[in-house]
Amino acid sequence: MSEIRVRFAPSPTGKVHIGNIRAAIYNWLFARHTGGKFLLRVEDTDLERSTPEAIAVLFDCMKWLGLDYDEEVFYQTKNVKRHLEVVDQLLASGHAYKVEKTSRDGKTGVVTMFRMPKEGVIEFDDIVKGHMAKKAEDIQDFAIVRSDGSPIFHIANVVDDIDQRVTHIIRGDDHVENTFKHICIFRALGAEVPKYGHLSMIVNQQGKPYSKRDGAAFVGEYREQGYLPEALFNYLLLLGWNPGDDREVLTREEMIKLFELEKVHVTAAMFDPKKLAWMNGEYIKKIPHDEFVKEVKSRAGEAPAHDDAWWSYLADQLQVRTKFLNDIPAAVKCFVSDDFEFDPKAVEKRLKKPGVKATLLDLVERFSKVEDWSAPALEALVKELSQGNGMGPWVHPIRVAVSGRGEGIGLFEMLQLLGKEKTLSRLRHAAETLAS
RNA sequence: GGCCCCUUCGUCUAUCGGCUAGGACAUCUGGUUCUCAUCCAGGUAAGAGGAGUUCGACUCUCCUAGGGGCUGCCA
Repeated sequence: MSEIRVRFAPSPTGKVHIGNIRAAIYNWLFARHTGGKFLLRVEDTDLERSTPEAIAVLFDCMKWLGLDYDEEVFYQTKNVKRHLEVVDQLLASGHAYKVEKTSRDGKTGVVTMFRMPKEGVIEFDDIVKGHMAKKAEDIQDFAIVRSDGSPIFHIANVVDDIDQRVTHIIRGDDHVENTFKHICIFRALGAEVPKYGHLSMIVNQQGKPYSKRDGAAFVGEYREQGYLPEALFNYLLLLGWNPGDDREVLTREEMIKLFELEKVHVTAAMFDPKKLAWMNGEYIKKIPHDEFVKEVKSRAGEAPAHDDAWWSYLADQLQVRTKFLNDIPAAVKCFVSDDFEFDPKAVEKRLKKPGVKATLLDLVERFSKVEDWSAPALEALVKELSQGNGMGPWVHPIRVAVSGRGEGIGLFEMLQLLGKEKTLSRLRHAAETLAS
């Protein structure tokens, strides 16, 4: 058996759809699992949309997700000459013919058609969908060269697959019907027909193909929103495949080891943003501490100088609470700047209550005497104040007064990070301007 | 219309004829807790419908219904 070779063949439009990248993921995993080659072919025949920028975006997405490819990138436009040579071959052998046609938009010209067999059954064993069969008579002859002389997808795709010696074609469900046609082209050329595996679509809550109207549909958007590539990769993989046991969060090594194309599902999978968000949280929790510290620092914006221990402590507090990296700036704002916003609802609930002003001013008084400004010491102080009756009456107003928000990291950890001076001035300021 | 494909909790799924139908997300309840989150314990929730094969069917066959794909000088 010769080497397994698969390919990902997107047309670069600047937006890489999640359904498309899932096909890339499956191809990549299949290649890595079998020790085969994962090839990248850029189907850049649509010259208007296939700009260098769009191609760069494609590479960028693949790199972000860790989809490394073997051999050189294959550009479809560079193979046009071959496509047309093959068409001549088909013309000569009678598998193709020229005919004058009028297109939908009313243009008339001579196109080259592929001649379908008129009888018999075309069949293949799809690795994911099982046995597929279709009567040849149900498929009409189809165009392979436009009247302007440019090759059409069907011929270009098949010729490129032959030239790249692709053994397994793993692609979207929407190509099933094309497969019957393509098999006929392979045969007409005396080429070996590759194995096929067709992947179901990713659908929205209505069961319709997931599109940009349903939320983020392109890989770049997930990156912008603070998703980790590992989480997107893992989630997309699970949309139509599972290792056969209850494991869901898998390392790349496990995925490679366990992935089997035969186990990929036939049915369409509904995209669930909630589960993706959960998975993103799982991966964020797994980020090594030092790396997460860097992440926090880089997203904190302009920040006054703090030592490593301070950042480390803050990051520690934050990591378990972070679902999206993009939540970090808002979460650290009150630590690195005095110019943070007060959440009106939190202010209403915790500060605009009778007696809060007095409580806060009292706290300023007590806190100012504290010498050991640490979370445990502050906690002990407030506990003493509450005399075991719950710290709620103190804790909530303090939190809102110093951070502007009703939720966040542990309060005493927060005060420790802010330092005595900032805590006191914020408490005082809140007592005088917001509390009642 | 024609052809092809699909159908287990709300969602992703396990089950390769023995099922008290399991897990995860979501949701709800309780515990831990200063909030939020984490963590822990637990609950609600599914085999589209109908025939057949079989001792036994979610699993096999057929029909119906519903859903999707394709039916271009797009890919």
